[in-house]
Amino acid sequence: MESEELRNVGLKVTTPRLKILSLLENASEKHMTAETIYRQLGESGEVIGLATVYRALAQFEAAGLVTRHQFDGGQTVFELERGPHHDHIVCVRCGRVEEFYDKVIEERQRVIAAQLGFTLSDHALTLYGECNDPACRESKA
Amino acid sequence: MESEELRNVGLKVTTPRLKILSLLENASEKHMTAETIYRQLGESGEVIGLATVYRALAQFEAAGLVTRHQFDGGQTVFELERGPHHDHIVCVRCGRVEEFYDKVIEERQRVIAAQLGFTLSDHALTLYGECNDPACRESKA
DNA sequence: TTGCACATGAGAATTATTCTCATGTAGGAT
DNA sequence: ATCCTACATGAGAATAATTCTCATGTGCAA
Repeated sequence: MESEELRNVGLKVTTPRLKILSLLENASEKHMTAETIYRQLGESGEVIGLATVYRALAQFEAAGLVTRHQFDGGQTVFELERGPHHDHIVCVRCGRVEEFYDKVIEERQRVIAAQLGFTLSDHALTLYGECNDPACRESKA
Repeated sequence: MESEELRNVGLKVTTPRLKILSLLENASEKHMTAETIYRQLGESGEVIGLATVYRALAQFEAAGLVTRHQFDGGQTVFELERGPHHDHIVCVRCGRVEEFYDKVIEERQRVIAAQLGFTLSDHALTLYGECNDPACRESKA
């Protein structure tokens, strides 16, 4: 139940928060902007202030329930933090996002940080390229 | 000479462009925001419109003379593209930026992209952590 | 059931960046 | 050297994304 998730991280259980969480869990797109969340909620009859959406997302992020990404050029997207850590590859033509996890890269990062005298706390890795989806190929021509 | 760099990439040689390039080459900070560049030019008597700074930076980026970075939370910074490719590690406490290059990571990225059916065109990797600079340590306490 | 700390909505405010448009200028052609 | 034209510039307006303000509403512990 979503109420549990909220309680577990010390947030009051409110309607807006529940709706936002549940939208993130059920949406077809895994990566959504605050605007999109706001609009989709509105369309399904759940009118929630845009400021509230931003506030809730910020709190969810602080609580570790969601992560925030800034892909090149695009606007900030939020993603439900489910399952293990992963990084992203984004198609520069159609915007499709795939996820991946690479143990080698993760380990190298730790080594590099240590070598430079840093205690690693986080990282952001995004690859950009053109995907081989036929539909995407055409969209260029 | 900076005029050469501009001509080589097909940009007219103008005073604002020369001043911005030369500031980037001589500044103590390697990573600068558009605002900072604008302000520093102003302070040294070279008053250049902020819009012009943004325009020039965008052109320099398109021409491959500078790269643009979006470190977490901070605003966009620009860096003169000199020497070989590198990634960054940023101190989350004092904001210090160090550069690094890791062949293993670079190679893994290419492999991963290929596996996922992407033709890699670019990537953004930034590590975040706490640095061990004594001055930084104190700033927390 | 009540009180109060915290949450919400609406719109104003802020911040970063881009656009508009009237005017200026680099640099190729003459 | 001079002229012409396409491109560049400055100033401020416009836009976009996000955060803030503040009056009002509500979860939930006592």
